[in-house]
Amino acid sequence: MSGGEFNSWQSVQAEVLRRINAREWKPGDFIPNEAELAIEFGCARATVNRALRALAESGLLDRRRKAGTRVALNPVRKATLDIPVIRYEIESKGQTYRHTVLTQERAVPPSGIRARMQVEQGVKLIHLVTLHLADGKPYVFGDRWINPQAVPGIEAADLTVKSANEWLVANIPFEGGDFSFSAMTAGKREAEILACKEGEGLFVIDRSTWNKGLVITSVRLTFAPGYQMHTKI
Amino acid sequence: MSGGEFNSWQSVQAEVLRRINAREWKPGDFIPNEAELAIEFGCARATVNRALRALAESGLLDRRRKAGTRVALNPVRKATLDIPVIRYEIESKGQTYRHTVLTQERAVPPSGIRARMQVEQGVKLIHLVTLHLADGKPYVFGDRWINPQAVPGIEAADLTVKSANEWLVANIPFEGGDFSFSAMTAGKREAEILACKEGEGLFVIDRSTWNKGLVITSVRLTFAPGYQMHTKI
DNA sequence: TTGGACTATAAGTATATACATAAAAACCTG
DNA sequence: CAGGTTTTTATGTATATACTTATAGTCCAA
Repeated sequence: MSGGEFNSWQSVQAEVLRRINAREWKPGDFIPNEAELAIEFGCARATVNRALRALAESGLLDRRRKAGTRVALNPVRKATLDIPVIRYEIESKGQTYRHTVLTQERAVPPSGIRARMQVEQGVKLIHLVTLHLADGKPYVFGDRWINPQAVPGIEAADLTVKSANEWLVANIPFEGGDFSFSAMTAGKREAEILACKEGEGLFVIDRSTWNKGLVITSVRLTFAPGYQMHTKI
Repeated sequence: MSGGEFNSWQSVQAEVLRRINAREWKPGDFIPNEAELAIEFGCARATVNRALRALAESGLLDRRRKAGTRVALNPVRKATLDIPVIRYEIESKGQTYRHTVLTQERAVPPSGIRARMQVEQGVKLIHLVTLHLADGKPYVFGDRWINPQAVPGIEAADLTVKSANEWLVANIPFEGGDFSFSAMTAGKREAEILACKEGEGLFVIDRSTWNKGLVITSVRLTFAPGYQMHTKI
C-alpha cells in the first residue's frame, strides 16, 4: 500500500501532479482524503494538506469541507503577472528613464472617470498627463486622475521630480486595484505624443487603485507600438 | 508587550497589514522575527509563519532565511488573472458560442514559431486557423501551431467539433505556459476575418504551452476590437 | 585585503495532537 | 414525502516541538 517515501510537501505535490498528468486521477474525480493519502505516503496529514492546498490555490484541485478534494474540471489556470513600475521596467532593460509632465490641472472629470472613481458630480480632481521616455524615446503616456480627498499631501508634492505613480506608491497605502488590458487605435493625439503613426494599434492598461473604500487614482497608460507584457504559469 | 489576542493566521495577517498601511513598518524596514511576533501576538510561531508566508506570496513582504522579513521596497504587487477558455468566456456573458476551422494543414512553420517551439528545421507541424464567434459575430481568431510529436492522438481528433484549445486542455496535460499580451494594427487579413476596419487596434495574446520539455502548442489569439481583459489585485 | 571555513540565526518544514467548521448524509417527524 | 434536525466526516486550523537549510556575519589564515 505504501507508495514510497514522501517526506516533504513538495514531493507529495509532485506525486499528486504526476497522478493527475498520468490521468490516474482524471478531471472531476475525487481523490482520497488527506488522512488516507497521509497513510499511503507515509507522512503527516499536515504535509498532505500543505501540498493539496498549494495545488488548490493554483486552480488544479477543488476542495470543499466534508465533500473532499477533486481534480478541477475546467482547468482555469491562473497566471500571476507583476504590475510594472515603469521606471524599473525601463531601467531593468538597461535604458535610461525620464519622464515629463505634459499638463497638470484641477478639473471636473468626464462622467466615465467620475463613475469609476465614485466622486460627486462637480467635484474637481487632479488631472495629470505625463510621458515616460526610454532612452529619450516615448515609451508610454499616462492620463491620470487623482482624488485629492483620498491623498493628503498630493497638492504639495512636486510631481515633476518623482512621477505621480512613484509618489503614490511610496506615500499612499492601497488595498487593491482593478486592471483592464486592451488595445486602441492611435488617434491624432496619441500619434503626436508617442511619435507614432495615426492608426497604429496601441496597448492600453486602465488601472484604478483604492483604499478604505475611496478610489485614490485612476490612470490610463497608453504604450508606444511594440510593447509586450509577459507572464508565465 | 502583548498587543492583544491574535489567534488565527488571518487576524495576524490583518494586523501586519494594518501596521504596513499605517506606516508603523515602512517599506524596506525589517519587521520582528517570527518568534518575537509569536510572543507579542500570543500565538504559535507556525501561525505567524502562515500569515507572513501568505503576505510574501502576494508580494508585500520579502523574506529570506537568516536575513529576516522586510516590507517590500517596491510594492510590485502581483495580480492573478484567469486564463480564459474562450467558450466559457463567451457563454458566461450569455452569448452563444460557435467556432469554425478556417484552415487546417501540415506545414513547416516560419522561423519565429520554429524557434519558440524548439523544433528542428524542416519538421512539419499542424497549422490551424480558427475563428470563434459570439452570437454569430467574430470574437477572436486563433492562429495555432501544434507539435504532433508532443500530442499523441491529435491526428485522429476532429477539431471542428471541439476547438483545438478545448481538445488539448481535456486530453493533454501541461506543466506551464508563456504568455504575452500586446496590441497590433489590423491588416487586410485581420480586418477580413474579424469583420473590422483595416487599421484598427487589436488586442493580442501569444501563448505557448509545454510539457516535459516539449512545446505542445503555440497560438496567437487576435481579438476583435473592444475586447478587454480584466483582473484585480 | 581577499578568500575560504565556521557559526549563529531566521525562515522553512515535519509531526502528533487537538479542536473548529462547513456541509453532505442520515435521520426524524408531522 | 417534504422539510427541518442531527450526525458524521473531510477539510481547516492551532500548537508545541524538533529538526533542516540557507545565508549573513565572523573569524582566521595566506
